[in-house]
Amino acid sequence: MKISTRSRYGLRLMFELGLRYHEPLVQLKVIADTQQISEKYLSQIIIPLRAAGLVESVRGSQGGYRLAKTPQSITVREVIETLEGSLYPVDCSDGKECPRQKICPSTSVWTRLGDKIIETLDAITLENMIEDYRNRISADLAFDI
Amino acid sequence: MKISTRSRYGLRLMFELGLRYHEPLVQLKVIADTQQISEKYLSQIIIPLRAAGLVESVRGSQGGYRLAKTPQSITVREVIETLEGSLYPVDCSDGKECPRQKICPSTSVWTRLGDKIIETLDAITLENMIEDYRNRISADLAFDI
DNA sequence: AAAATATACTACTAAGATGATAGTATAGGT
DNA sequence: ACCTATACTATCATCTTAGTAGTATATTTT
Repeated sequence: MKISTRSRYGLRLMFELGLRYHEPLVQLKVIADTQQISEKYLSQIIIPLRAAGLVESVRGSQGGYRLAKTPQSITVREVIETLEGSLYPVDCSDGKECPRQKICPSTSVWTRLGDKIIETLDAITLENMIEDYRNRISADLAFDI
Repeated sequence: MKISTRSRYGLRLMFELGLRYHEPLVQLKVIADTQQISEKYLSQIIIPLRAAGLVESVRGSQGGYRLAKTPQSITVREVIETLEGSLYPVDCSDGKECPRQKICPSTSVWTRLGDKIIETLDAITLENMIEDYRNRISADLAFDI
């Protein structure tokens, strides 16, 4: 029940694009540097995010990426589901057929859990993450004084 | 974010022990047959459940297993956490140290998610699963008539 | 037009986790 | 003694994961 590195990196990538939402375009190199993640790896991760309509790209010199929507309108759920696939913890609770379904004692457990996971991640937007981050940074500064 | 087969089998095993809570002892063979899981594999899975104090065993002829507590007092969380390890979706939200923790924008997301997962699974007992199962079985019978 | 820059795409690989299987040891009942 | 059932250890094939490498393509700058 661990989230893949791919998804974790992807969320940090999206967060970083959210932080820089006022900039017209951001290059992967910048994100790779500030988040300390391999640029090559990020370039793979961002492809499905682009395909899902969460990110826009511009190729060529002075190109880069930007969010396709506002940070308020992008939820963590969208990001993770794009990278991780279904968030239901077992495949059989996700619509797929299973011959034991009717008598299986666990199905409803996994369905309930999946629903909760989705509900929880749907309630957090990139903007929420950014606010939270800014609060923690300024609290930290205050503490240092 | 999938639950391992090990944990899924383990939950079905515990459910089956709960169903047969009135019996003095249940052999793995019986559970393996009704749940259609390799007995050898189950014998590996049950070891940590025993170590965690959820199951008691009796060796030798006419031996077997039984729940160490009532089905009402065993939660799905206990079972899954025993087999899966920490239910927090990333290791860094689970107390372990990470140099980026203070500035990491995702930590609170993963912590919130982990808390919800634990809360959800803690709210379901083996007894709940058994009730749910019995309801579905009788509803199914009624439908057949 | 050429060069530089940045994304797009495809292939590959090392390492680790996972889902088992097999065999032996040990304890307890008949 | 013998049978049965758990306890323990080792092994293994397969799959997933995290990451690297290289080439192609689009766009801007010079």
